[in-house]
Amino acid sequence: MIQILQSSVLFSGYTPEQLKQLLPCLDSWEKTYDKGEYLMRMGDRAEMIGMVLSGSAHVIEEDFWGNRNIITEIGIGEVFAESYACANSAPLQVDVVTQEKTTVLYIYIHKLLTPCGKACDYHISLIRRLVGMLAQKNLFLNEKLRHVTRRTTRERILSYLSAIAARKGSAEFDIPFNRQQLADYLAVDRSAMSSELGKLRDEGTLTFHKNHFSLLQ
Amino acid sequence: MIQILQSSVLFSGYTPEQLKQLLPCLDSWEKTYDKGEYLMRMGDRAEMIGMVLSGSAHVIEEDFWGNRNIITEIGIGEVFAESYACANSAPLQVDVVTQEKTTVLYIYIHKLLTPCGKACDYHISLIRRLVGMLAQKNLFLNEKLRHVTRRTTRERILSYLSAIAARKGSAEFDIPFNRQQLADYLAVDRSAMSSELGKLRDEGTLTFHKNHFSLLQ
DNA sequence: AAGAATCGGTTGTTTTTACAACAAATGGAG
DNA sequence: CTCCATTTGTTGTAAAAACAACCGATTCTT
Repeated sequence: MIQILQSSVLFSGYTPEQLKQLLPCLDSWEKTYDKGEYLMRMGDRAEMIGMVLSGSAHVIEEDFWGNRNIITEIGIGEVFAESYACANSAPLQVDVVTQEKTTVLYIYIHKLLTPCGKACDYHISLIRRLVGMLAQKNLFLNEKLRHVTRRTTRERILSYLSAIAARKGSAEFDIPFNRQQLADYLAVDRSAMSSELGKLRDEGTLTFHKNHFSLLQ
Repeated sequence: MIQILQSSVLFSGYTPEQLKQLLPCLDSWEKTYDKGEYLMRMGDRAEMIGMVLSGSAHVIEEDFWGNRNIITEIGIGEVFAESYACANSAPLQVDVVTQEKTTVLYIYIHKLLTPCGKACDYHISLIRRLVGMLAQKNLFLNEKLRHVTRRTTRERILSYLSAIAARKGSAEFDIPFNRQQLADYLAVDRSAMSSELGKLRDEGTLTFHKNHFSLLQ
């Protein structure tokens, strides 16, 4: 388990000794579930965050008419319900369901956010880590939202490429997606996006080869 | 200034005495700007968060070809750059520009996230407040993203109304938007949305009167 | 009450997208 | 190299959205 924690974003960088010191003061506990069990249900008020130690789970949304929609997959070392738990236990708008036999480590958010003042100096740095994760996710969502709220495929493409160029500080750069992944990220049709890219190339707005793009003018 | 702080999300609930105890250990400082001045620039690494005490500012994105886009307005008592500052001073992807003569209170995020252990017990609760704000924003962005990534106007409407119904725990509810605001939120054309609502009504999926909606079946 | 402004619904036209089907290019695996 | 699977580009068609213009209803102001 220590190894899994070390490979997770929340606990990476701590030594096994530090983790052994840290874990008891978080009031954490483990539980193992069978396939298809609910870890949390819509309407629940999460007072703890969960980390998958083995197996995997899906975060699922079900609408008024019963249509299901998988929002994310939670893999090993990944965390769920942290936004709900940190937002004063706001009621969950989603369900969390195991996809296979799965072990989960639960950590009381109240304990995590209360420095104990004892030997565990690492507590403060853990809080910073959590804050960093929330903020990072915030930036990620914010950026994606900026692209996706554009009205046309063309605008979404240009918004995305522009942002990458700004980040890299260069008009020439590689993107971390293939075409299908980019289309999914921008919430557009792949073929429509591909043909739009062709038009932009023909108009002299940009050039590209595979994942390498150059913005022109 | 104390009054403004008390009306802000970050500092509401503290008494003037508590605020006077709290502020010094945050290393905060004020600065006043003229209209059109840059508070922060793209690429900056924010080590502090800003709160507008008077006036207002715009968060602006400028793309590779120079097209400007206002992302948000920051009003009195509202905070900016908190996600960047909390994400280990990630470089800003936006500019922040005053819209008028504006006074800003800056708070070093490092100080805010380091409980001083002295008389100020309120420090811990302030960290919790910040965590709560980040988490809340996270949930908000997450939800909006879920609606906006639907491909059609119809799907976006149903996704949104379904979420509100789930939150209110009833198939009948009021929404906090007028038509134009809802269209903006869902990133669709108002008239197209209006006509789609008409079709949904005719098909018996829902009924509505002004801001009051009922989902059927 | 009259006039102005705002809001919401409707309709027709143009633009854009989704979808489907297919071809070309690419990249491994044997 | 050849075969096979995957990725990417292209095209035509049907569906959907954006846009613009307009009208009626409501609200606000004076």
